[in-house]
Amino acid sequence: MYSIQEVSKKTGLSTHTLRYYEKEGLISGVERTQGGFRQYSDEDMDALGLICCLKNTGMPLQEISRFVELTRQGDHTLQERVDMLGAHRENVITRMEEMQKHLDKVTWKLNFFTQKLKAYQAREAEESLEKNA
Amino acid sequence: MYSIQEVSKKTGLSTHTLRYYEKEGLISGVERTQGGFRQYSDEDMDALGLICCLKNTGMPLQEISRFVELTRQGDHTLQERVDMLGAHRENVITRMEEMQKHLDKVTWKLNFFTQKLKAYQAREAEESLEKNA
DNA sequence: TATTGACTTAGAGTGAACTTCAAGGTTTAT
DNA sequence: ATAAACCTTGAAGTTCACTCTAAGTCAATA
Repeated sequence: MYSIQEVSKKTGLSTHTLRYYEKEGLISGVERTQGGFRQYSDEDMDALGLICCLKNTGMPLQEISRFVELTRQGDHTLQERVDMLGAHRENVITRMEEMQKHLDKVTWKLNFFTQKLKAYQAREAEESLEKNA
Repeated sequence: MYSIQEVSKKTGLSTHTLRYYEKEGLISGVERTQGGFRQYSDEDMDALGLICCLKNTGMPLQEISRFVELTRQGDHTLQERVDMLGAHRENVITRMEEMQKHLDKVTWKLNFFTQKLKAYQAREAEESLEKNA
């Protein structure tokens, strides 16, 4: 069992964010101490792991919340969950391919500017020489 | 020369967004007709191309705006521009690698759920058989 | 037992990137 | 010449994902 502080350190999410995620239905059924403090189980940590993966691949929190709710409902939602993950996976792949294309253009531009910079520096050096002649 | 409508179609950005980008300093010096309508030149289109690449690889608009301002200032800002693009490029590569890792985990989870679904469907079929027996 | 520090809640505030609105001016086709 | 379609501006509104505040509660320690 982990305190919210420990979970924050392990996941990199702030304690604020962890409470916010709970409020938004991304995590559910977190146990409490008598005093009302959150106690995260290993299953909660696992769930958080998947949540972070989905979030970091660009799934909106609403959709993650939907996924978590389906999980809670049990095995008869397996088909829908498989569909969701499959569709998300395809989206991510497409986005990454597009990202790569855009990155290639950025790289091209970077090379172009690097060349231009070299020419500029050469011109500057020449001018400096002329001045000192 | 292109009207804002044509540029919108070519770039996929809404006319609203194009005006917004101008206001935020992402595009500058767009010509106008006597009536005050925007007229985008081929150079404007080129600039928009790079802007979209930077945006689509996750550079914040503020930073793009900074880059555009440096470009406007001339060749003595080449070094800084090269540095900016270089740093951005490294960031994108790192993010893409992380994204790939997260995607791998999603794929793994998808396979896991697909297996679980198969087992569930087999169990259901069996139960249906028993009922009809 | 008193104080320090971490925890609780509801709710307000933030920043990024749009998006919509209101009120009006311009172009073009009939 | 007049309607329809398109353009202009400034400003307000929206969505997402946090992030912070205030006022109070709980736990450990000197």
